[in-house]
Amino acid sequence: MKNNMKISSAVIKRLPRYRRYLMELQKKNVDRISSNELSSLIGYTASQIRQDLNNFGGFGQQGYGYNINSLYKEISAILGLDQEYGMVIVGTGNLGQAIANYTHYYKSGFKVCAMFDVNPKLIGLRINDIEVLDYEDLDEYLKNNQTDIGIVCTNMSSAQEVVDKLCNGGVEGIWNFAPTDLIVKDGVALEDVHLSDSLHSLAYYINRNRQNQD
Amino acid sequence: MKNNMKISSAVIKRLPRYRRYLMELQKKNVDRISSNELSSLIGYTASQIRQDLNNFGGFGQQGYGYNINSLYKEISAILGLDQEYGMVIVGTGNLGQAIANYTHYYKSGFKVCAMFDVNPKLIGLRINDIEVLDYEDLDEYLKNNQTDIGIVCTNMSSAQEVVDKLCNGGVEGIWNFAPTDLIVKDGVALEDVHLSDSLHSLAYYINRNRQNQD
DNA sequence: TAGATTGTTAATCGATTAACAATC
DNA sequence: TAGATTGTTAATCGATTAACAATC
Repeated sequence: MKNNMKISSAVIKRLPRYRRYLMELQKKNVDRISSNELSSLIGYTASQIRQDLNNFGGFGQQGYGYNINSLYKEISAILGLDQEYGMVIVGTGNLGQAIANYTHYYKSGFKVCAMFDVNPKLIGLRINDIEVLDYEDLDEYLKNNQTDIGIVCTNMSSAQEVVDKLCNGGVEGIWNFAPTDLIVKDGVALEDVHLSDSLHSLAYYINRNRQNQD
Repeated sequence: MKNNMKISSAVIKRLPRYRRYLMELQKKNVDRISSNELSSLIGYTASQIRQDLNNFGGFGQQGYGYNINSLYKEISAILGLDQEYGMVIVGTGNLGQAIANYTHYYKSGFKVCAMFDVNPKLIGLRINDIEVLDYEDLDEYLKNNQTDIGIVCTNMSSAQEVVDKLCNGGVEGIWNFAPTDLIVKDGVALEDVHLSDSLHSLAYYINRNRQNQD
């Protein structure tokens, strides 16, 4: 990072998207791009692109633009994607299993090391060769296995208790799929995926469009 | 809506969250709340709460605050949750199945009417009594069955083609889980759930916290 | 009526866009 | 060198917060 000024979350939310477009460009063997060209692909203004990137360093070169390979690597490093993360999933219903499979196949740096549930029907099940363990044993597991990320796929009512256990067990980040707002220990990162909220905003825009047609 | 000024998407994204908190308050049989009390629960400033709500109408009463039941109903109506939505899911892998189950159990107004896949192993499968149909038959299905929302749970490379079919088939909204940015027909609402981007921002914050510890 | 709290206007803050000098 | 394009400062725009008159 260029300086130690706090980067706004609006900028951070755009970084993974930059990275996706750079990955596509890499696949197409493009080796350089100007902020203007990138702008017309990604839809942010050229000015915003330059501002965003300059929060982290001067990755471009006047008269040339940005080298795609090196910019891709820089953004990956900024996001911490040059590292590995050990994860546990708590709640092994359909969504928990889907997340397990998804990360297994698509997210190589993020490894699900254990899964937990309270349901005896699920305990003992194997998903991508990871056994579902008894939720009772979560504390013990975290004591013995350094874990970076806890993924919460439980229902609303258990989520906070699960998060407390995960935080006390030393995780550094929570990826929350439970439809509720959670309190995490100081220094633990929290990222919510509120599917319900997302569907509800979609409904809003559908309705607005309907009303505009009248 | 109070007037026909465009409501900013920042406001819209907060509405489902207001609704969640109001639902909780209803469960606790609280019947009124001031913007100040709500502020301390939900974490937005009282001023912001009043501003947000006044985009849609004067739902409160001076000296009293907001009636929880009626505000809940108002917000639900604004979001279009007093209506029913017919949906199809395209891509019936783990994630597609999880979304089908999730909406089936938790989202009563949103009904999955059909699911589609190209994989012969999945075609014919029943999920919550909905049969998985051949993707080949999607156009035909949409012609004969009015569908409000298309849910895209395919991989990146098929997603745009699927969206085109859905848009041409007359859906009004796309709920996209494929890790790519999509182009929708004019007047069709698009809501993305980019799991990958979400996990990547989580990684950023984990790393930032690590670096701050040094 | 007095107290409480909204609805709304004005002030502030932050994020985006524009402009241009620096420089490859 | 001339042309292109960045990095960065300044201007604008929009969103959040503060303040307070209106009113229940």
